[in-house]
Amino acid sequence: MKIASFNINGIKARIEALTSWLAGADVDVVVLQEIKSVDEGFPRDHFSDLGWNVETHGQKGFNGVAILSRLPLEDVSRGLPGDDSDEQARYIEATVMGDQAVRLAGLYLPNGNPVPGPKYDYKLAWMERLRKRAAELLDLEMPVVMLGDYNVIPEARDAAKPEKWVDDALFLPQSRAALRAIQWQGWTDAIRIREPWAQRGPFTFWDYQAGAWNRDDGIRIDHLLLSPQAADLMVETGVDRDARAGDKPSDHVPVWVRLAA
DNA sequence: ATGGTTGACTTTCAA
Repeated sequence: MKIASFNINGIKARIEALTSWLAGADVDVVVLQEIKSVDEGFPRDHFSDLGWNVETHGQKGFNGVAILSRLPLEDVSRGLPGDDSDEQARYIEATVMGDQAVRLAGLYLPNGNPVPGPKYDYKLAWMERLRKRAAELLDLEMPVVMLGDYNVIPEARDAAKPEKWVDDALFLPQSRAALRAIQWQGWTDAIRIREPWAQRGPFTFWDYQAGAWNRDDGIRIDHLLLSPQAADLMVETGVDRDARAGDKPSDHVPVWVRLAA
């Protein structure tokens, strides 16, 4: 089972680039972030006609997550538990029915800028809710993949120019500590362990501004965290960097893992 | 220090 995450930065603007990537990526299931669409505005028929099961959790204008799957999805749940007053659409879970059942949590973690301020407070509160949900997912003792746009640069080597990010919500010590607190529950960072000795990168996001892509001025903020039962099934992982060079690209590229499931 | 770009949606915010 090949599982991917892709922040598409607007489904309406990205329908062609996403469709083209899906045609060549050989993925069984992909979680999407920043669909920037309400559920009714998502081009569901376009993807279901191509053989995808479609589950969305959208909102008007911003945020929004979705799952496209060639395999059946069961027990879909929308929204991150822990705050009934939170109306931002950033989290969706489902169980993918492959040779083995795999629980997926697709997430779009708050950006948190500017710092300080209510947006950063919201980011840290959201991460604490995610930590609690992640512990529950580990208690399932089944293959779980928690993946998406985490909006956190884990380490200095995950940025081309870490000095640019020292005051940014994506790289502040509190943000990185909150991510580590989740990882240390027992999650495996699939992209990092592919080349644990890497001095720099791989990157998953390049800003549209200031020629960041052409200068390879990127950061790694899209992550796949695997429960121990999922990590035991991992056979391959990667970053589809070429997607950033296509026509009308998103500012993020897909990240993926293949499980023997 | 500033600026640079894109998307959704109206004119400005979010990233």
